[in-house]
Amino acid sequence: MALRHAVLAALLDAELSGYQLAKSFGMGVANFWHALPQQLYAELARLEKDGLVAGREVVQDSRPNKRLFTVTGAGLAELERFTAETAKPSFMRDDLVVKVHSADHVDTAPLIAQLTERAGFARAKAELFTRLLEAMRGSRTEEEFLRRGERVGPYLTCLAGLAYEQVNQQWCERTAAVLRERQAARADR
Amino acid sequence: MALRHAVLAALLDAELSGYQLAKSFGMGVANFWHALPQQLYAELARLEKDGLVAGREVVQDSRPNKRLFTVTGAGLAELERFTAETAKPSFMRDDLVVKVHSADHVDTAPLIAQLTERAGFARAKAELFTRLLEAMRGSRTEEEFLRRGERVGPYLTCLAGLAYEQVNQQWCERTAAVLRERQAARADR
DNA sequence: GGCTTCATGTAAGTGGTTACATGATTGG
DNA sequence: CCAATCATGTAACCACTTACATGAAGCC
Repeated sequence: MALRHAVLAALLDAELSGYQLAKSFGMGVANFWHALPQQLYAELARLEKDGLVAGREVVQDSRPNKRLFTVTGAGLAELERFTAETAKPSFMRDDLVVKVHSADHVDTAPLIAQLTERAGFARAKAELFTRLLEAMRGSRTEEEFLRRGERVGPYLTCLAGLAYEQVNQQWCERTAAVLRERQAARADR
Repeated sequence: MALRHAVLAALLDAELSGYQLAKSFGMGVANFWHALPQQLYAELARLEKDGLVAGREVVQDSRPNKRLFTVTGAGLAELERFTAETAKPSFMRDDLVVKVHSADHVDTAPLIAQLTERAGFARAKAELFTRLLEAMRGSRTEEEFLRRGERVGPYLTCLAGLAYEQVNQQWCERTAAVLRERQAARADR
């Protein structure tokens, strides 16, 4: 039950619809959790039923109507409770890493391609995060913003996303380079 | 269906029992995937039924008997197929990051404690990985080993684990420091 | 006239976690 | 003598993914 809290945390900064949440969580700004639209609609329904969020219908013309959600008092209390609870360790689970583990026993050409592609995605995400951070801190320096800004939570999670994507990119590039070099050396013999 | 391939990849280097696999995957050397013992026993049964691994009974006295597993030809072919298949993106999903996102709205004391604890674990894991890498490359330099070593897959995945734990540690420490400082500043007013 | 965006879901399936069960041996 | 290690599982539950469904408006 962690998606619940991710949704609550996302709704702290803005009143959003399921569709808008889906965009953040699906990719793009999803710097702290990932989820598909179906999951979000289902979770919002459950949260509303439990009184942790409140939805209000917004009528639009030339667009389908939508429901915007806000965190209730009970919702904030639930987040508070969750945050205090001891965190379970998080684990790395990545197909690509499994593939690299068996690199010496299989054809490396498609692996190199996947590593290169992944490096590109990571780089794009890192750039996006860099811009988001700039937007959040405005004219202030990072130090200054983190000391006196009113809302640093999203900034700190964005820093986590940035660091994560940067090492991801570096590792993918280096691994691809190593495998390429070994492939070339094999071809020589 | 990714645990399958993680198990196959782990069995490339050694003939292991479910129990031994469980130790690697549960923590410690689990530098490339995480799984609980129950999952592994179930997965090994499925893999054997499908002919991707072969088990042999080893009778022991003064210890319960065990079954050691090896990858079959079909298993290797399956790994080959899996490695060539285009990889899906991997996503960050971490309770602690969700908690930090809502840091401005909740009591930060327990959060700081969790971040500090997590930093400690990350540091311990990073040190373990450093030692594993040294053991794998022996007297060679990293450059040299990656160029001419016979088995670099596990080395590369261990490098991924090391980088991951290092940024994890740094982020946790910095985030804890930021939250501590803000807590102190609030107490002053 | 067809593709993307807005907007919201249902249903079936797979994969992972939590809880529980058993039993012998070694080490402090 | 009590805890940890070796060794293997079953059962129930929860979370996430894949596939499918619907419909109007705007954009090239």
